[in-house]
Amino acid sequence: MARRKLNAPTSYDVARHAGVSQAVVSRAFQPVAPISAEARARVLASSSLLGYLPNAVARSLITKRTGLAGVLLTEATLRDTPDLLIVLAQALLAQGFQPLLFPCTSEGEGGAALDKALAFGVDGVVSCVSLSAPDLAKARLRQRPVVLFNRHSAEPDALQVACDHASAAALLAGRLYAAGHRRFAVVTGPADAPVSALRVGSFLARLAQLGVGPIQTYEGDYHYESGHAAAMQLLVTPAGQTAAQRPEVVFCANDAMALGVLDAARFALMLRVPRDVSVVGFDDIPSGQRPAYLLTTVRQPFKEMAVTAAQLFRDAVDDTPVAQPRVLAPGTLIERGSAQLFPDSPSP
Amino acid sequence: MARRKLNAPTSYDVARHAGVSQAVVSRAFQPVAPISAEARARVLASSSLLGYLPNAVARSLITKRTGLAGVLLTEATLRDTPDLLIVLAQALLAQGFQPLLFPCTSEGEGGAALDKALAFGVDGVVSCVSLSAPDLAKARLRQRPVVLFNRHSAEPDALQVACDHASAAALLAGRLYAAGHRRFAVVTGPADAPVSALRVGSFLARLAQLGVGPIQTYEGDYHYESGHAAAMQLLVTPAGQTAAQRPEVVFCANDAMALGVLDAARFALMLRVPRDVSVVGFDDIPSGQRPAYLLTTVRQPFKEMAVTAAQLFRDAVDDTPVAQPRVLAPGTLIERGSAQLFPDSPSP
DNA sequence: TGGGGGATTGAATTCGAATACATTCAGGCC
DNA sequence: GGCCTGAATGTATTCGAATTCAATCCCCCA
Repeated sequence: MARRKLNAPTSYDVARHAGVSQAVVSRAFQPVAPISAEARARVLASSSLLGYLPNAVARSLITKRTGLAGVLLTEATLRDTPDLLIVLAQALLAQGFQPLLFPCTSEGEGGAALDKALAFGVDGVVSCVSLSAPDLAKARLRQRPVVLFNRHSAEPDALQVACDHASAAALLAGRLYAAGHRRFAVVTGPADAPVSALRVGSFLARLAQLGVGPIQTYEGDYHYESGHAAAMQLLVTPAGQTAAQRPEVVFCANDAMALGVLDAARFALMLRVPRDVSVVGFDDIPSGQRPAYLLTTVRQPFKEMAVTAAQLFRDAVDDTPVAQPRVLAPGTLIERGSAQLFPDSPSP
Repeated sequence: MARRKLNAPTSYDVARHAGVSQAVVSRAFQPVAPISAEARARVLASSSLLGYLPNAVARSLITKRTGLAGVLLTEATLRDTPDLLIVLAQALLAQGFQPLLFPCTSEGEGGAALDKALAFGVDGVVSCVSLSAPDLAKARLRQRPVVLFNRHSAEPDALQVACDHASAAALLAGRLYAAGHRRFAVVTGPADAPVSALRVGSFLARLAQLGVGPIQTYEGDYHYESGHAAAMQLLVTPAGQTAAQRPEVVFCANDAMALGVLDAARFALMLRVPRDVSVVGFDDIPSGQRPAYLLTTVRQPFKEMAVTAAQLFRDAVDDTPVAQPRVLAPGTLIERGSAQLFPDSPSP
């Protein structure tokens, strides 16, 4: 590797200019250190004059801290819920960590991304993708805490912050059933997406509990287009079949797909929503809130979850014992216009 | 700062285990280095056995490379065009750089973010926020290249990749005029947003050239809500005023606001789009493409721009001379349903 | 069989800041 | 005035991998 020379001034340059030792320069940049106010002022003056910035790399070598937080997330998460990254980044910054992004194409890349993050010397990782027990062990070996965000691990002391997808999905199923719906369809996320499994699994379990028969399922990929495709398959009324066979409710594992279902139902299949079919999503993304959609959905409290995750992260990095290593945030059912949650006419 | 001890194995541990010197361990991890295949194999075996990963911090101290690319962007950009971050991150990764995120609340925080990035030892910066000449000088002093993304600098050798906002906006203005429109309104971005200034400035300049009189302007903040608010002010028809005074066209500095205008026009003001009013945006975000909106807009070729920016970045970091330090990518007018670009009836 | 030369190897040094430890200094007190 | 105390400073070392340079080693050919 070719050695590059840089003209960035070092602490020795500043020391010479300010007429002190290198140690004093170092101390001038720490909030609390044995140094006189006068010396600190001289050092800081020389520093800004020379354009000196402490070299974080050299500092990290000795302090064993980089101030970096590895953030692992799938591109689907990034695309569909950009707000999550925003609030997570803000929360980490507020705790003094710079987010280093490791985008993953699929859920299975978590291990590789974790390795990369560890090699970069991150102080810890916030993972919005699944990690295996061996992965977590690897991080533990290096004493790098991992906070799982909307992901689960069986490790007893794993740090995790998640939305209570299961309860919210079960509640939703109950509310839809209570409104008189009996014919359900479900659009899942990718097979390897744990969050989709939780939401859909709990939704179906509750319906089974209520005695609702076999339910059509379509495996989507979390994206709008797959929701659209799902609707075109689930909601068409083939010749010789009556509308009475059509699902009354389509539950989608996330909002992006629910919007696809909505558009397909309205603009391609000419169905009235929620009169002909109810559509429900999960996440509460901004587009669903707008008058063009008014999607009924379950809101994940991303902001609170992110703040909690960042606090857990900081405590773990600081070796502060954490009171509650696992936090479950409740999802909130948001009733807009895309679903009949109460019967408005007796079922046919 | 308390010193933390870590049990991560070092190159010396591996060297001892493999029965070689530390130098050989180091060489085993470089793609091309004077080392026998046999020695490399032994080192790699010992490494994986001990769970050794080269310490990137120590490596960076001597190589002067961190493999980090600072990415500066505003939260508005992140929220409204998350795809940009995705393609930019992918492009940087493809060039071997890990994106380190510096979210900025406002356009004015660019300088501070750059300082932070430099202190972290990034190999360079891709900035989607404005940077002043002194900021750029600071980066140059440290030999850290800066690629401006959709931002401009007068520095003759500045690296920049941008969409040709001005040409596209002028073209759009011409097409709208040719369609017979004479009453225009504009929703701008925040006053300090250079991209908004380019788009709006060029749009208005072209209209002025065509002799179109004074044009109503509303200063938005790039967000959906401000587009909605803008429409409520620009498009209401107060008592005693006829619809003939209402703008025929609302041009928005970005798509997010255009969607707000669309929703307000349709659902709050009960206007038909594009019959009563044409709405045009800029960016081509995914929601605008959907049947619920079908927004006429100008597409920025983010993917190509990101790839170009990442190549410029890599070349600059490697000190490879770049053929074309300034790249202007053309914007494409995408005609969907939200604007009348051709007269469908003689103007009243 | 004795070199010559390319391929490997290892010892020592380097990067830049933080810190343990030794030293100096000023002030207060007896 | 001498001594003690605490603050401030300086010196020397440390972190871990990359690299320089001198020292081997091995193979091949004369």
